[in-house]
Amino acid sequence: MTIEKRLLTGSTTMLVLKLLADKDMYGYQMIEELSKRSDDTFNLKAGTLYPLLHNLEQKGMVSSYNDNADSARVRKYYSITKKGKALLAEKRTEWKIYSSAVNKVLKGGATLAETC
Amino acid sequence: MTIEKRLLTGSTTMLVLKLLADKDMYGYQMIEELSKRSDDTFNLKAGTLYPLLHNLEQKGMVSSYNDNADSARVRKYYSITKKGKALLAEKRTEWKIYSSAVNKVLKGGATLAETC
DNA sequence: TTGACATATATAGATTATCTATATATAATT
DNA sequence: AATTATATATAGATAATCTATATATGTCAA
Repeated sequence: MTIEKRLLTGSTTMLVLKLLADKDMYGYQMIEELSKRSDDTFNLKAGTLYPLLHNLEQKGMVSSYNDNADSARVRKYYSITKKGKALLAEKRTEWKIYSSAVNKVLKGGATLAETC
Repeated sequence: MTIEKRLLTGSTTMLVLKLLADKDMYGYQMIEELSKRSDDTFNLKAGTLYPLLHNLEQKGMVSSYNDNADSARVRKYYSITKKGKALLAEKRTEWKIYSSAVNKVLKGGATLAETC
């Protein structure tokens, strides 16, 4: 089953920040890591990620540096900042509130027996 | 805390269909009911709902009828169709997959102790 | 009874997060 | 040498939401 793309809107920033909270990564790596960690549910596109990273860097949520220690090729690594960590914490709270509200609506109503 | 609006994208259809799966409702009522059931987390705007309802009706997911039994005023009630119920079931599955994938990403990573 | 406010539906246009498509370049593989 | 995978980047399209606006009716208080 293919997950409707629009369902992801708004949570991509949170997921990307979370990846960087675990360790520094380069863009391409984030795409693969996100796919792997979500059992292939999320397939973030390069055209989504790179502009997002540029935007986060511009806002001071992440910083970047070039490095070729892990490869013959120079890659652009991103690192989460203190400000970025604070944003991540905020987004996590939002997600918790949002998802529990959705579950509450889905669970509620007249025909409770049917829906559970 | 205000939930980032974008986070809702893609789940509004599911939530509206779920409301109608419980009982027939008119538009304004759905806005209030959704707000109530979600502890005021969701504040669906009329400008979002009415075009969405028209679209769902045009696709045969809901049907509508005018009625003034509950009020001095004639209201436009919506009813979910068989096709709409099938769509709702699909959206619920999508939501389950999506939300558990998000939670998996949020939980995973190197610094597990910190994030839990 | 008049004015204000809540109820109720509707549409146009703006916003924005995502996508697709395209471009460029390097490393690895065949 | 050619092809494929890796890696980053940007422009333009798409679509779900919002805001703003319009219109009309019912209710309640002054």
